[in-house]
Amino acid sequence: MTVAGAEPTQDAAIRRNSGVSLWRQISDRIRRLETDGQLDPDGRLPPEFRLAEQFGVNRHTVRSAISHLVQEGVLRTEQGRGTFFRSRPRLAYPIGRRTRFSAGLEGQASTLQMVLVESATIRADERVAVGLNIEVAATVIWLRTIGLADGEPVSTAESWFPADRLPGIADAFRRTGSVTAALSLLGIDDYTRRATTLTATHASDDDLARLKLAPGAIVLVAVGVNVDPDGRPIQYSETRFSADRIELTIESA
Amino acid sequence: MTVAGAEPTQDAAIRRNSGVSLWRQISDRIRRLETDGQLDPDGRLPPEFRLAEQFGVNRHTVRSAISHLVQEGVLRTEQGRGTFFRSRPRLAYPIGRRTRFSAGLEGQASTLQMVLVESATIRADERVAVGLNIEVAATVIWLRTIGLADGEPVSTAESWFPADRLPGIADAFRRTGSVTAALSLLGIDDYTRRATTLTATHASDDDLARLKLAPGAIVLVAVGVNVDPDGRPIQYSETRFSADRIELTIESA
DNA sequence: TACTATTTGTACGTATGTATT
DNA sequence: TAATACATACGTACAAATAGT
Repeated sequence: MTVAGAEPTQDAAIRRNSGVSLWRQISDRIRRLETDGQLDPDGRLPPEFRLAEQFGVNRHTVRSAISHLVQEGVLRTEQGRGTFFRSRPRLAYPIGRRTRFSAGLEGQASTLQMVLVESATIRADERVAVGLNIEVAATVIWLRTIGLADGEPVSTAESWFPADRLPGIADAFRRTGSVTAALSLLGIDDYTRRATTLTATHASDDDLARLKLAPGAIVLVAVGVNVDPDGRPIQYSETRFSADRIELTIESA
Repeated sequence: MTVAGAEPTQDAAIRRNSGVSLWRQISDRIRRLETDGQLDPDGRLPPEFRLAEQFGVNRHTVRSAISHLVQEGVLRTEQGRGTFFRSRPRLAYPIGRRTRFSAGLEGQASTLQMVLVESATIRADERVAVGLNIEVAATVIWLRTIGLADGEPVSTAESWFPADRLPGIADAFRRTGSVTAALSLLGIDDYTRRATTLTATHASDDDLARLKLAPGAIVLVAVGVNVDPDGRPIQYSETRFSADRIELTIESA
């Protein structure tokens, strides 16, 4: 007679022709490894060939399972190194009338930083012109910035400013490292966010590079307009947040 | 001598060992099919085996390319039918102090509908208790609803209501098909949204089924609390929007 | 620097299952 | 029922990145 329950809970074997695909069963099993604590302290998964042995399937079947978990954001793979669990709590980024990077994330990370990657003087295309309420092809200053929390990139933004009103915005930003401070330097002491549109898509190649994401990652895209106290648009921006690292909060008080 | 340019722009052949993986080159090429108009009017892609022939690669390589485009939301595959381009404009769903499904999407779809899928009387877990400002394990009414625009599911929501105050909410909803109307029936003529938290993740299996999405799709998750005019919480909810079909707009006026 | 072992990534081939028409 | 087309799974081989010798 077999004594049931004599050993620690044993997972059922992977079953073929059960109506559930093998990669799916394996994927679920891997997911549980984390919570069950059967894992290296560094969150490293055994190599693919070993998992394949353990589960009694081909390496490709394991790869399929892993690939789905990567897309879900549960795992992260590094060629030549291994596959790792990822678990980081998200930072809460408030979006509202007064949306500001550093002030918004204050207290949630020990260092906050906004760096200017690139800037140029260009002509407004239609959506920028509409956003800033200027004419198409009017001159605008374009900035690309990256927001860092604890040195890790959490957002990347493109901003467009009307050149006639804020010709020195790029320099001012470079000196201060903040939109708020830069605008203040140029005589605009306050501004508010008029409207924000939010979408979510898979990260583009640019996103992957700038935000150091893995293929399949998700970005939250916030498009909005900031206006001065008189209601005149001074900044049109598109910010792309890593959905793994950021959640957006909307205070509608 | 060969006459260059005598025929319509010919794409360069797929190159091996070029530093760009084959599936990647093919993926880019497929993406361009749509804009180049070399496509059936129904947006249908040629079957995998034919693409494999055309590009001179194995069918699996084509599958890899297609699978990446599906994750990006460019394509949609249907087993047994084929692979299709997807292009639908997104509906704009306003989130703010007065967030209401039908009123928010009014005018963007010809029919708007909210259906109750399931309901139960249960006990509050911690996050629900915190949201509703009641005790853990207090009785709450739970509803699962699906929001349809033009008959297509665009959102799925779970809601929790305090049972002591709103015991008849499920019935009221069933009769009216709207949270606003149901609350009104129970004597609450107005309510506002206190706070909303927004995240984005890959669709779960439930999401796929309820929102009729393809694996790899993205959902926008909005968690929030509605309060009555006295500021007392009456509804805690988690709404999951198909990111392909909905964009969220935040009016911070 | 060069070499090697380890590990993930790409690509091919083949067979069979399952859903749609 | 049959044909078509996507889904899953196995096997094999080699490329590319990393880490250590």
